[in-house]
Amino acid sequence: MIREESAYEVIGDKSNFPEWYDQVLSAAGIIDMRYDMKGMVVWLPYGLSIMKFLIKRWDELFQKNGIEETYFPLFVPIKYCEKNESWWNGFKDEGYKVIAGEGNEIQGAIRPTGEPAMYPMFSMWTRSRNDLPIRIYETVSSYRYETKQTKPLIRAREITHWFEIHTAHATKEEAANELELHVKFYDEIYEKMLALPAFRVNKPIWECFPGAVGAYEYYSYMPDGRVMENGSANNLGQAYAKKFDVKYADENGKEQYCWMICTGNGARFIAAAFSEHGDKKGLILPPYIAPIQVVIVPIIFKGNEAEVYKYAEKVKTKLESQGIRVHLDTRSNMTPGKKYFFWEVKGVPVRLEIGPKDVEKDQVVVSTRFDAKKEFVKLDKLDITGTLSNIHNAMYAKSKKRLEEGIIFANTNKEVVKLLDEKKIAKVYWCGNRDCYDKISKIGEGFEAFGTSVEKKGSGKCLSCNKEAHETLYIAKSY
RNA sequence: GGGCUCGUAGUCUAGCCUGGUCUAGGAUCCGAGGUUUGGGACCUUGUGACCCCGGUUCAAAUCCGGGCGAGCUCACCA
Repeated sequence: MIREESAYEVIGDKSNFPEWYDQVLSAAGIIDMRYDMKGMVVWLPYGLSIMKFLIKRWDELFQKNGIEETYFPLFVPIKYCEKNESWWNGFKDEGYKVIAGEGNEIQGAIRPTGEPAMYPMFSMWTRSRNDLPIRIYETVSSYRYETKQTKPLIRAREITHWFEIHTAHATKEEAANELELHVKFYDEIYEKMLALPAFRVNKPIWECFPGAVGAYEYYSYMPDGRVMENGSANNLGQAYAKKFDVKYADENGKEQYCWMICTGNGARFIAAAFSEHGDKKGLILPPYIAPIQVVIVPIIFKGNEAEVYKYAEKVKTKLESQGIRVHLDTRSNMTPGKKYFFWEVKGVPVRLEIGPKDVEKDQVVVSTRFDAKKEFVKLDKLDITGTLSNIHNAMYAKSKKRLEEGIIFANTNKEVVKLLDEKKIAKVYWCGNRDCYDKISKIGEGFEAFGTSVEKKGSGKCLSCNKEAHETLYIAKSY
């Protein structure tokens, strides 16, 4: 009894989210955050394999759609950075520099983001319309000297496992279509892999890169009621093409600037999935990114080891032949109960318990992490593929419901304050005017208007100026 | 950058206020041996810690100053 309480103490529940988050990441073996460099952590095998499942998925998605993987150097020439002067001026101090050689001279910057490395090359590659479109991506780490608080996988100095797609097109229309394709990528990753709702907003034009046409941003609704930016897709227009000289000769021999799109995100995907689905016992992994989808825990008694193991192996082989990722836990120095806890912290979706009684009856005990249900199933009736699919759907439905119930319409400032106090996201009418946007952001401390709904818009009165409004704006505290 | 809180084994912690049997206690983890296994088993045994520098004092884990580091929070930013 005492032990059980202390076990819950170890993880705690999500009401103290920052503490829960750190503890779960450690307890589940995702990362080791004791590495003595602020904003950088060690990825442990289990955590890395989850990340790699997601990366494999986006590799498939992008490549199936004709976007090719590339790799650009970690070091970026300073002169490349300076092509986008206003950005570099604001960013200089947050950029790591490479020094080497006798005089410790600055050799370049360490990639703070892909653009300054990639776009000068785009400029060399695009000569005529025949060279377009360029559609490439890379999955790399980027580096920023964050001065404020860092948080593993969420805000780091080493931003690991970050994909960025960059494309260049001859026409504005083609670029717009590309952007919509990227939206489909995000939707698929969120809904099919992470079992999370794809919560996308339009960014107002003044929050986009100067000269850009527009941008989408995805958000995650975290357990503490804040929202976290979690994936952007930017329609850069010709803004970057003009800075980096990315142009081509059209059919009349006339030079034209390219229309460009960039889209990127990284480990925040899984940070959001961990945070949303996890509970006081630890992680609950969405089945399709779980490195181990089924763990088999044999219940061994003295004298019957051989037959139980034999049966467990048989079950394992059967499931593996169906393409399911199975692990048989044969450790002899742990009791079954301890193994249950061990795999529950790690969030393995399904556990099969197999003991002598089950061998006798040709059945297994199927225990699901998501809803903590247990049932006996005859081996020939065992349908783990179906179970995993059901779990995924239930997890998705649950997280979607939480988001939908978390977004509430507000008609007054007072209501906005009340909603955010209750850890909700407020939705209000907004006239489209920047002053009103800024005023709405200042309704309360730490509040932020973070974009407008992409869904069909009604009409009402702007929360700030009371004029006719057709846009709805979201407000929350943000990361 | 501002405000608040805090640094004791791998991890969590007791002790600190009120300095002295603290030779720093417990839990867990880890190593060895035995025994066991249907929800964190048990027994024997072993290893392991006061963030750094200075000050006060007969005496500092404890009080004071500084440094370094961490967490939370606000303003910013993916």
